[in-house]
Amino acid sequence: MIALVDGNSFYVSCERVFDPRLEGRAVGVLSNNDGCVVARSHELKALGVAMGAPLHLLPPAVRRQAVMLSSNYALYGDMSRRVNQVLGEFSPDVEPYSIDESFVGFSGFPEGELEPRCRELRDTVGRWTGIPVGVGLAPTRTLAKLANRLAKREPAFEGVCRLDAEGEATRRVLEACPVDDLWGVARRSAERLALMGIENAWQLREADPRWVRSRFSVVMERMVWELRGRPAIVLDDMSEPRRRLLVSRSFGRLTGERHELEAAMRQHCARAGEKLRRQGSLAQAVQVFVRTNPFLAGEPQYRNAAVVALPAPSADSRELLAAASRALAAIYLEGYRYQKCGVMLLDLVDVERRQASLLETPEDDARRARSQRLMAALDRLNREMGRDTVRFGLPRRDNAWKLRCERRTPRYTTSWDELMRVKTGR
DNA sequence: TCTGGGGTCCTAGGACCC
DNA sequence: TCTGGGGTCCTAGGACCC
Repeated sequence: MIALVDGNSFYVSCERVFDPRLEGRAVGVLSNNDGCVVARSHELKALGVAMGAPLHLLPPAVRRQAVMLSSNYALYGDMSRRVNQVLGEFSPDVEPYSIDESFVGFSGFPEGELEPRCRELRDTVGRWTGIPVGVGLAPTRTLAKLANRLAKREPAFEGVCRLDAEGEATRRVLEACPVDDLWGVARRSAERLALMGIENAWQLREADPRWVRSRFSVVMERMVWELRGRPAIVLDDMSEPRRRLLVSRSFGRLTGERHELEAAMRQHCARAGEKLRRQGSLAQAVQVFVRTNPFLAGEPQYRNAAVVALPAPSADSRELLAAASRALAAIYLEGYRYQKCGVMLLDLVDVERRQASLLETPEDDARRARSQRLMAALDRLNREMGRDTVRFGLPRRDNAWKLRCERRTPRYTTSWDELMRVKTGR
């Protein structure tokens, strides 16, 4: 059996731990740039605010009542780590799946103890971290996801719901579950399934797996097995290094200026380089993309991307930057108001498994060693003295790409400075 | 004035090889 | 009238997740 443990309105719950005045109020947390609502307290949901709703399109009445906060990822990431630490007290097999949910494996535990154990787990997480969680217990991840939804939705479960593979109760639950409520089935697939008369999870479970595979894909076939209680989904190990890496931001305001796009690109490159070195990888190619604001229907639209291969796998920000500059030059056009720019590092390989070139000379080795020392020094300065202590190119005032985040709360658990400001009321 | 950011996996189809 | 058969590798794009 496997449990899915999921924080209720996770970002909102993190904020409430440190500001109890938010308790009982309609609270939302916004995406970067204060653009969309990405987390909602249940009071905010009750006001009819949808996930992903743009802030500026919310009805004025809602905006007056609700507390809207900028996102504070340093805080949420740290709280997430604490929750997982508690989960580790209950099973050696904890797989973080996202910032607010983890799978906890219970194979080998006596069947009868599982539900009480999950209740104790839930209580302990709540007591030790302040975060309320829901627990779904089932033989497969797909069923555990479903059980988790029930645990949160039906008060009678008191936050913990077990769903077995067989039995009348399971059948009733699956019949009441539209296919697009399943983990991994969204609008497109649901539409196609509906055309074939499959509208709820029970109908999908009863379909012939081979037929499903031939009409859809191996992904949908796995869904059938999972619904029948046979595990078919393996998660990739979150501790493995990423295979690609993206840094992108929307601009605080639109801009057509080439130098502003270049400044943003440099910033993203530097950040991407840091992430790359932190996970011990080298990139073999760099992609840059730009686009206008697709929501402005009346404006001329443009989006494009270019990839530039690096001469050799590298984690040197200067080399990433040189490649990214060429990519940007290849796609930049005058006459558009750009909304977003991003840098993606591709074909990442482990630094330890770097393939040496036949043409390498001792000078190449020496140059690589110097590059590594320089980047290590750069990362340390920026880590210890604060972001952007050392940077590429000159900063400008009033950057278009500067983020709006006007309502961020203090980083209570990771910044002494900000915590002290709370205490002294400054 | 104003609509996020960061990932993964799978498939189809083209290029290429013998 | 008529132009093989079987592979691999790569990429772009779709779909999905949180």
